[in-house]
This record gives sequence, structure tokens and C-alpha cells, in this order.
Amino acid sequence: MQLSATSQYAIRILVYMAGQKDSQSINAAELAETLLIPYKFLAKIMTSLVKVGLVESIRGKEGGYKLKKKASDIMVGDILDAFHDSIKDEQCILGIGFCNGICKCALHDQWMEPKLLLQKMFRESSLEDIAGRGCKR
Amino acid sequence: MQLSATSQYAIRILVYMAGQKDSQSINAAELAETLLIPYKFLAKIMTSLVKVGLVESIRGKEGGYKLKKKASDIMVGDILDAFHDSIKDEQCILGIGFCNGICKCALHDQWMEPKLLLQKMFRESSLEDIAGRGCKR
DNA sequence: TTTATATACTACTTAAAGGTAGAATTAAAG
DNA sequence: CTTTAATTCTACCTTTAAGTAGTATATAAA
Ligand code: SF4
Ligand code: SF4
Repeated sequence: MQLSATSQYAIRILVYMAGQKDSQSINAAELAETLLIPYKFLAKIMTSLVKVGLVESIRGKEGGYKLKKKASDIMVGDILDAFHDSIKDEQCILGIGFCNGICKCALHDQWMEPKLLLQKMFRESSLEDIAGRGCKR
Repeated sequence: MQLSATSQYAIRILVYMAGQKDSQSINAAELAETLLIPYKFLAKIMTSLVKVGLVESIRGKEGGYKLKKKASDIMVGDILDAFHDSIKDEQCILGIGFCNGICKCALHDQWMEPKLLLQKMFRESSLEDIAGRGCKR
């Protein structure tokens, strides 16, 4: 019961980028080193983030990556969506999921609460919120 | 962000067993068929549940499986523990987890809430609670 | 005591996640 | 124009989860 390593990495990467001065690009080597993420794996993740439109890439010498939107406009949920790791409304804790409403088991209502809290957290937490305070790692 | 297939299967199996008449054993073939779980995979899961002491097995003709404790004494958390799928206290949503207390990020407190709810749900929901009402699948 | 029927064990296969290697591509700077 | 530093692409490797196959073992019943 946890986020995939890829999602966790992606969030940490983007949070770190949000904490840097704007309009300045950061390259993959620096990200990999500071965040302790395998360089090649990070590069692969970055390409996904570019494809999904969260990050802008600048190739060639002096290149690197930049956020494509304001840190306050990128939500954790957007990142999870990119790696199919977000929580869908229909998601059932037991992997059945089609007994909604009618004939529900005792877990149904209890799962509703934390599910909604998680969805809300993912939907409403921006990179700015996270980068703004606390440890950046 | 979901339980493993193995954990989900295990819960569904035990809930179904809890819904049956007591002191009557159920065999793997019946479980696999009614719960739509691959027979051989189910058999493997059952062996784990026996080893961890949640289920008793009766070998040979007329054999099968029986719960080793009362349905009200088997908690969902016990099952998740058996497959290393439960949520640890230190578990951090970003996979870092050692900035507890000091220097916490904006997700820390927000993650706390659903985490505690989930832990509570897993700890306090018994098979009896789930099997008692709703669809048995 | 044999037979049928059940679980248990060992080993393999498949699919997905996580991770690595190297060459191709791009673009600034000398 | 060449060098150099960066991303991107393609392909592969490794590990773990999920699923399968076959055989050994146990036991109630015929
Ligand atoms: S009733 Fe239970 S099994 Fe059905 S969708 Fe809700 S949580 Fe899942
Ligand atoms: S502060 Fe943030 S990163 Fe650190 S343990 Fe808490 S949730 Fe994880």
C-alpha cells in the first residue's frame, strides 16, 4: 500500500525544481546527484514528464529542464496521473469495485473516508505548497 | 496506490470462508471457482495463510480449509501483515521517511490523517464485520 | 489395502516494475 | 566547422509479483 518508486521519484524531482530560482534550467546530472536517484532512470522519468507537458526540456550544451507551468499550478495529482498511480473514484479496496451503492461490504464506507482524503490531498497540493517549507529532499 | 493482488485475493478468500457454516471445511477448488481466482495461485496463497496460522488445513479426501480462529478474531491487518502489505507507522508518502517531526514537508500532516484512518480500518475490521452483510464476493 | 481426492512442495514461466548501456540528436560556444 | 555538454531514443538487463505445471504426500472411504 504505497506509491510506486517512479511516482515518488517524480514528485521529489519536481518539488526540488520548484524550489530553484525561476527561468533557470537544471540538468539531469545535478538532479540525480542531489536527489540520490539513478541517473539513467531519472532521465527516463524526465522524458515522461516532458511528454505529459509538466516539464520543458532544453537540449544541447547549457541545456536542462524547466517547469512548464508555475509551481502553484502543478498538482501532485497531475504527476500521479502521468504514471497511472492516482486513485480512481471507483477504486475498491478489495479489487472488485462493481458493488458500489447496492450491497456494499463493511469496508466500503470505511475506505471512502481515507480515499477521499487522499484524492483531496493529491488534487489540492501544489509543488509550491510542498517546496515552500520543510526539507526539500 | 492500492493493495497487491495477493492481499486482495487473501481477504476475499477469508471473508468468503467466514461467511460459511462453522466447523465445515471448504476446498481449494470451490474457493477458486466461486471467487474467480486461478486455482494454483489460490493454493499457493492458502499455504501462506496456513503457515501464518490464520487457516487450518485438512489433507486427503474430504479435506479442505477451515479458519483457525473465530471470524471476529481475524483482522484485515493480520492478513496484510502476512503479505507485507500493511502500512507502517514510519511510512512516508514520498519514500523518504526520516524527516519525521523536524523539517516536515506540506504533505506530512495531510498524509497523517488518511494513514491513521487506513491503519485503524485494517486493525479494527474483522472478517465477521465484512462477511456479516453485503455481497460476499 | 487400494483408490480417489485433497493439500504441500518444488520448480518453472510470464508480466510488470525498476534500472542500465550506448548511440543518436541537439545546440551553444570556441 | 568542430567540440562539447546536454537530452532523447532504442534496446537490454534485473528483480519482483503474478501465475502455471507436475509431483509428492496425506487420508478418508470404498
Ligand atoms: S462493497 Fe466492498 S467489495 Fe464492493 S466495491 Fe465497496 S469496498 Fe469493494
Ligand atoms: S516531511 Fe514529507 S518527505 Fe519527510 S517524512 Fe514527512 S511526508 Fe515524508
